Amino acid sequence: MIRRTTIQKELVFDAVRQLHNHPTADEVYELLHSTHPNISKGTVYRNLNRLAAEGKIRKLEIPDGPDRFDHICTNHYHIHCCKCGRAFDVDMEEVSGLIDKVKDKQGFDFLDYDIIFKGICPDCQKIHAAESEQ
Amino acid sequence: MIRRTTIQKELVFDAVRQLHNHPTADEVYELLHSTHPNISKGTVYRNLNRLAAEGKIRKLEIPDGPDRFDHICTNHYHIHCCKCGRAFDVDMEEVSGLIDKVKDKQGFDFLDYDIIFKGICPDCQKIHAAESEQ
DNA sequence: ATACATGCAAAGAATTTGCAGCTTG
DNA sequence: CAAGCTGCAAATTCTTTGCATGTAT
Repeated sequence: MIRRTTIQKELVFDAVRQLHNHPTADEVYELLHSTHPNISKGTVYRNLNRLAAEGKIRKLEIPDGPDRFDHICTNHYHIHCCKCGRAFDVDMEEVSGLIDKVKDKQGFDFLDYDIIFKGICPDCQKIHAAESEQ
Repeated sequence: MIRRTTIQKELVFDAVRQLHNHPTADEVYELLHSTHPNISKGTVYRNLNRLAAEGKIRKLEIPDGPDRFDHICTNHYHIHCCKCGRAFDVDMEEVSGLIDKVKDKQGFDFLDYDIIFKGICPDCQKIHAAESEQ
């Protein structure tokens, strides 16, 4: 199975890099659709998954919401806003050696781990404050 | 809004405790449906979410798969099998003070975090080994 | 040429929701 | 009896997939 270079795939890759705020597949589609009305959502999904499989972008599987895609491939953590669902980068050193701290691995093959922070982003704090004032 | 005690809610709670392996909503429904054929899936979902909101059970939001529910409410981590999608408890001490390690909180209100390990469970290792032998 | 990719629309999986009728407090 | 809850089915949301056609190598 040989991967081909297509215009659509390059467009999807460029869009993820351009929309540096962890866009969803739909946000990528909307951006591309404005300049390339013929692109289909299926193609956007397929290329996002292919690019992630190739390691060119990173798929962030956000609980309770659509997947998001990240142009930065170095390991870093994310915080997920419980209100609006957006994902943001967390400025923190990588926590290493966590797998070694596991006591009983029960025959499991530990491959990786991810730390997902949850919180409320500044924008949603403002919205909440405004609503409380009423 | 006053919460009422209903037969269905108690059944859902009991089922999550009985199925101690982090069942999905569907697994809870299947168990209950066998003894209570009239219970509806909507009710199972509603009660799982209510119980989680009340802190009586815990909702595990598994990337790329249905949510799972945990009867244990003390903080502990999980490992998610990439092959079968099941979730298992990880025997590890709680990592404390992680939120304090974040350098620039950018006005974010950090509430919580979860560490999700990924790996392959013993069952799936066996299946894979058996398939390779062919 | 021939595999792989696309666009489209339909299917799929997981979850939520509208509503009439039933229950709990 | 009034606020909440249930069962049912339809709707929603996000994502994948089947297929005929198009395109890169």
